Amino acid sequence: MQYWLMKSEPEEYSIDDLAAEDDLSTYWDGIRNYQARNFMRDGMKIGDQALFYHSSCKVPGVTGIAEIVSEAYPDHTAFDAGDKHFDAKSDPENPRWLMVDIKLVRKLNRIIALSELREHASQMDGFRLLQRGNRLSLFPVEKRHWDYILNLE
DNA sequence: GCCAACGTTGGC
DNA sequence: GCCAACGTTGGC
Repeated sequence: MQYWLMKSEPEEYSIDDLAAEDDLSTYWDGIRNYQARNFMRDGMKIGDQALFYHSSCKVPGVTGIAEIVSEAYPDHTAFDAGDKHFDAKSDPENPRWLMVDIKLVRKLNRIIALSELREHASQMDGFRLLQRGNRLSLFPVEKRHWDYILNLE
């Protein structure tokens, strides 16, 4: 089993939005970065778990745990000219962008803020979120980092 | 709103 | 293939 971190802007889609879904699950659309897509395509497996991270907000940080509940499949929002994530270069016959389905495992009891994680930098070496210029919205997390972060809760 | 970092695009 | 211009991300 592999661990991941997935970023979302809470104003777009928050952990509470996920918690409010009937079946606690949604499709993770809008990935438009090749490296992130390749992680979904080549690395994600059903049953993997992900830290749900809030970005571009007042208190950026880890807010919950989600489970990957599908393999990667074509992101249909790329074909919809009315969609924010429309990409004219993604051909339905040969889709450029993919998505997966995720399901809420649980909300954390509290937000583990980015600022708090930085205070533990010595234990977090190699954790991509804290690395300079990190912009990837989706990346693998080592088990030792996963365990350490959740032990902060 | 600012700006550093980084990915993508497109002319040559 | 190089690289300047441009767009996006995301913390602060």
